[in-house]
Amino acid sequence: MEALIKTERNLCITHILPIRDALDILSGKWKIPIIVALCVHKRRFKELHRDVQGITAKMLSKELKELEMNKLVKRTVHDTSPVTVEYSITDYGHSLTPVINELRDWGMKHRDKIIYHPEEV
Amino acid sequence: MEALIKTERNLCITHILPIRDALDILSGKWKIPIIVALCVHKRRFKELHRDVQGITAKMLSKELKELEMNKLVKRTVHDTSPVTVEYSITDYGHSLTPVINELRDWGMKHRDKIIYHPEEV
DNA sequence: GATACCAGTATCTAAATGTAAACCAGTATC
DNA sequence: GATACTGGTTTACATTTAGATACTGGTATC
Repeated sequence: MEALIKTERNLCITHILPIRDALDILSGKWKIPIIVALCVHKRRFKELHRDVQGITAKMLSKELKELEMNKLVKRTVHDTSPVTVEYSITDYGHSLTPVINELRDWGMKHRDKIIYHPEEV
Repeated sequence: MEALIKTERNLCITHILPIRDALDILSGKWKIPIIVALCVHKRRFKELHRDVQGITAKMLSKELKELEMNKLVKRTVHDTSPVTVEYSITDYGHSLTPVINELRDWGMKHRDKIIYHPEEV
C-alpha cells in the first residue's frame, strides 16, 4: 500500500520533471512571444521591440541573451556602419514549433470560450 | 511595399496574440506543474505541497486560487472535522493535455541534449 | 498536557520586472 | 558645425512578485 503511494508520487514527480526542465528555459511572459516573432522572420532589435508589444528594451535585451545562451536564438552582428544586429531563430529553436502550435491552439479556443460562453468560464 | 511590411507585422502580432492569451493563464513557474500533479490524480492541499516540490504554501494557495478562477481546477471542501479540501482538475483543465504533452516531450529531448551533447547546447 | 496534522495566513525580505533616462557611434537636418 | 535622431544597449531607481519563516485554530495522537 505504501509502495503504491510511493509509486504514485514518483509517477507524479517523473511527469513534472521534464516539464520543469522546459519551463526553466521558457517560462516568463516574454520568451515564447519573442520566439514566435522570430519564427515569422528574423528581425533587428528595434523591429522586435515594436512587434513584441509591451516589452521594454531592457527586458528584450535580457531575454534575448538568455535565449541565445540556450541556443534557441542566434545573434548576428553585421559589420555595417553603424552596426546592425540581427536576431534569428536556430534549428533548435524551431524544435519548439509543436509546443508553440499547441499553445496557440489552446489560446484561440480559450479566447472563443471567454467571448462566446463567458458565464461558463 | 508598405502594405507588405504591415501584413508581416500583422501576421506576427496575430500569431502572438492567442499565445499571450494562453500565457496570461499559464505562465510562471508553478501553474503547469500543479496541473500536471492534479492530472495524475486529485489531491489535498498538503499532498500537492509535497508533490509539487519546492513550492511554498503561500504560492500554492495563490496559484490554486487563480487556476480555480479560470476553471482549470476545482476546489471541493469536505465537511469532515477538521475540514479536508480536495483539489481536482476540471474537464476544461484536461483540455490542456496536448500542450502539456508537447512541453514534456520537448523537456525530455532537451534534457537528453544537455546530458549527451552538452557542448552543442 | 505536549505534540503533530491540516489548510491555510501574516509578515518581512529578496529577487524579478518595469520605467525613465543616459550612453555611444553614426547619420541626417539645419 | 550645432542639433537632433537612430540603433542597441546600460544604468539608476521604483514597483511588483516570489520566497522564507512564523503563526492560527481546530482536531487527533501520545
